[in-house]
Amino acid sequence: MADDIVLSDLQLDLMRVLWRGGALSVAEVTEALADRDLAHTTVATLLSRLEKRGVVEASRDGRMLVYRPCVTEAQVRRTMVSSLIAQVFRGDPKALLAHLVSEREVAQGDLEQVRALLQRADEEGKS
Amino acid sequence: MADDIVLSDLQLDLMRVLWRGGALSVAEVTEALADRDLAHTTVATLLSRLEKRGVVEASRDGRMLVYRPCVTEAQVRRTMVSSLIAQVFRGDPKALLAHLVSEREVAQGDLEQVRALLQRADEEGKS
DNA sequence: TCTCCTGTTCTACAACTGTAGTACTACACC
DNA sequence: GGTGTAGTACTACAGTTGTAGAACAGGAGA
Repeated sequence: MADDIVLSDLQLDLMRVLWRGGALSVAEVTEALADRDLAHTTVATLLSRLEKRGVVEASRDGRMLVYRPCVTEAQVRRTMVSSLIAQVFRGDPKALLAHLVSEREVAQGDLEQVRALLQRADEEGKS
Repeated sequence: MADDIVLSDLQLDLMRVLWRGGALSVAEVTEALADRDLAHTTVATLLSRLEKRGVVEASRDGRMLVYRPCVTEAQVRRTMVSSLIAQVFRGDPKALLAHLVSEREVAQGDLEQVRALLQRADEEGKS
């Protein structure tokens, strides 16, 4: 369930609140998104739509609904990045990498840094 | 005009046809997207919507409309990648890079390769 | 000049998203 | 037991996207 996890900006904001908070009531989510200035009912609608899509799950605490994420942030990142790569870079992740570099979004030093991190992680994995 | 150039999958397909073809009639675009099996009028609608957004521009050849892209593929790539980075990686391009590496979407060797390319480009730029 | 063909323009509709009001329900307090 | 309050559920509406039919217009051939 829920493998089309491409979320809109607002939906991601909701999810981030849940990822941070674990299991939250509608009121708590609304509170956490105070800067968005959304009506309580708006947040309730959004959450129930996400539930219908299987991205979050709801349970009851008395008459209150408590929502909990069903997908991890990493999972969503993965599908969203994959979807961008498929759409814009003909499915070639290296093309995205090349784009990042050629657009100077990441600098030479960043590459070194990531390479080092990766190497260290590999070595730790081995031992 | 048109700085919110985040395009849907289908819209990107349309644009790719125009980027390849330069200036094409509705019929030619429909033809090029034969695998999508869209009605002629569907393609016409899509193109006129893109025109309204300022992403393409139309001119007439007799009674025929000819569409030409107003934005480059690189421009669209840029805004779409930036928008993903903003949404999913809190605006930090390095986080996307790290994601690509940690998800093994790109391998160690790819990094080296890109690094080498970048270095060569830099050196050529200097001389 | 009349008609047919081709291509455009207009209109429509379903699904999804952002947004929120109204109606309903259940608990707590008096 | 009645009433207020808080929270959910339902309904609604505008904008975008995917999709396409119907209506219309202009050029070509009879």
